This record gives sequence, C-alpha cells and structure tokens, in this order.
Amino acid sequence: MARDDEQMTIGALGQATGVGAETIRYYERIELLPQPARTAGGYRIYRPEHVRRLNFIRRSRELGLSIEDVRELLSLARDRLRPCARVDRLVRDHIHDLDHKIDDLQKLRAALQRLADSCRGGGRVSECRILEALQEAEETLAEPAVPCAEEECVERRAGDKARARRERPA
Amino acid sequence: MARDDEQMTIGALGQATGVGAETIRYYERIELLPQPARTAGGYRIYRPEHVRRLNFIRRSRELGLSIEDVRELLSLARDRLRPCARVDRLVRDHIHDLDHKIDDLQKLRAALQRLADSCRGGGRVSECRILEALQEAEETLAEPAVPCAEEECVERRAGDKARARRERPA
DNA sequence: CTGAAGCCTGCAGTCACTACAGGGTCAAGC
DNA sequence: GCTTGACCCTGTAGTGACTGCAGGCTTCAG
Repeated sequence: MARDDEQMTIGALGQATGVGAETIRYYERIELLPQPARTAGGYRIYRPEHVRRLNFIRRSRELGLSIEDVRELLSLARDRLRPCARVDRLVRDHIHDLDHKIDDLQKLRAALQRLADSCRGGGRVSECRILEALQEAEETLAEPAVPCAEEECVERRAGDKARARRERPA
Repeated sequence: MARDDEQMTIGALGQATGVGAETIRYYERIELLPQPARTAGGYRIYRPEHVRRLNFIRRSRELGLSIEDVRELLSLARDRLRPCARVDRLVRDHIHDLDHKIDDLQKLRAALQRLADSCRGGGRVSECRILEALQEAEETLAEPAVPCAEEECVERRAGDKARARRERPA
C-alpha cells in the first residue's frame, strides 16, 4: 500500500518544510499535528499529507497568525461544505490588528526620533537630553500636536506598553 | 531627617508611576530597582528617588526598549562624566530596529491583503482561495514583483517568522 | 559488527510580566 | 484594646511559541 519513498523521519519532514524537529514535536504535543505512525523502535514516520499540513501551518505562522488562529483554520478547512466567511473574517481581523500594530510602532518611532534629535552624542551623560527626557515629565515624550486628556493618555500608553513588550525580543 | 510624607508603600508607588505592584517587585527581583528599606513588619518603603527611577524605567519600556537596554541606560546615567555617545547609539539602534519591524509588518499586511482579496467570503470552504493559498506552493504568498533566490527567501521568511511570533499575543 | 548520525523523552529556559494562594501587617474606628 | 478590611508579604506557576539540552536508544551504511 504505502510506498517506502513517501515515508520520512522527523528530520526529513523538517527539511521538506523548513520547520525544526523540536518545533514539529512541539506541534504534535499541542495537538496541532496528528500523532504519526512509529517504527518498531519508536521513530516517527511521516507521509506527504503531513508535509502539506505542516506547510499550511508554517505559512499561516509566517503571516503572523497565532497558533490558535491556525488551529481554527485547520478545523474550518476540514468541513468542506461550511461557508468560508469565517476564514475570511479571521484573515481580515488579523489585517486590522496589523494596522494597529504598525500605527503604534510608527508613533513609537516618532517619539524615539524626537528623543534622538535632542542629542548629537557629543556631550557628557550629565547634560544628555535623552536621559533628561526619560527622567522628566511626560510632556517631553508626548506627541507635540495631539491634545489628549491626562487619563486617556495614561491608558493609551499602557496599551502601547503591552504591545511594545512583544516587539523587542526579536 | 526623612519626612514621613515622602515615604510610600508599594501600592502608592504604583499609583504614582502607573506600574503595578507585582511588576515593581519583579523589577526588584531582577535588580532593576534597588532593594528599598522595610518597616518592622516587612513592608517596602519607597522614597521620591524611587518614583523618579521607576518613571525612567516605565518611559523607556513604553518606547519599546528592552529591560537590558534600560539596565544599560541606568548604568550609563550613573557615570555623569562619561560621554553620552553610547546613549545616543542605543536609541538610534532601536529606531533602526523599529524601521525593520515596521517594514516587515507592512510586507506581512500586503501578503494578507492579497490573500483576503482572493476571497469574498461568499463561497464554501472547499473552494476557499485563502485556504488553497495556504495549502499550495510558495509563490501564492510571495510578493509579486520581487525576484529572490529560493534559499534567501527561506532565510528571510524564517526571520519574519521569528518576529511575527512576538506580534500576535498583544 | 561497529560507528556515526539521527532519533527519543522529559525538562528547563526564553521575555516581561501577571496571577494566584495562603498567609502577615497596618491604620482607622469603636 | 480589639476588630475590620485594605493592604502587603513570599513563593510559585502560567503566558506564547518555541528552543535547547542531557542522557539514552535506533538505524543503517560500510
């Protein structure tokens, strides 16, 4: 039935899809990939359908979809008669998220640029405008032309912060 | 010496800076904030200099600087005679990182938009172009006009992926 | 039959918090 | 002095999505 040259170990599946073996095992653990057959010695054996599914996962992740989004897409894809509005919705929502994120990063960038512009790097730390700005009152870092009530600003900043946190570790 | 009304508990420090008490304790644990004095009963007592330092940290974090960046800034700020070129450099590097990140997100957005445009949400899952595109070959998602050798793309995608991962949880 | 490459499981670490459980402390009011 | 309730303490575990490692087992070519 099954031709031997269609079967592959976890390393070969990784090669075929660009996903590391550790990650494949992780996907199996969280039940994003089904448990594959095993050799007598316990090695996982994969088949072409695993390659397809893993590629689907990888591409979705590359587009920034979360594991839970991918899980939903895979589940939606199984029921071939279901209307695909939900698939469409998921992708559009994600685009919307991205727009927000891009906007936030651009605001952040502008604030940093203002900070950097206040310093030419020639002086001493004691008179460094960057450090002063970080130490001093809020206005120094606020956007110049946007009027905004105190509490709203604090709230928005908290949001920025939560998002900013994820940006850095990359 | 110390006036009583300048002292505060962790909750008051949190109020004064907009940083949660749990986070303040976390900052102390990782030695970003110095260990404060304690009451006989073990309560932390903070003073105005803690408010200043914590505000510095919060503002830096809001600008997307990592904890390690903040640590370096704080350390640089202590030596007031040192030239501030390094401070300047750190901020400019971060702006550079942000530019990359914004660029990546914009590419991601464009790819998702192409995907979404291929589907109007009216059909069935079985003929959904989004799911097909995710299942099929690389070209479907690639940017139309950018020629790029296979391996380079894979490498770049791996980078995008690493970055994309952090974007989602927000 | 041997040796190297590859695979196995399970667990710890990443980043920057956040959220608890199960207790102790403090200040105000009675 | 006592009670109440808000606040604080420590320690630990969880988040997302992996990544890395130790210590051992399997496979297959030579």
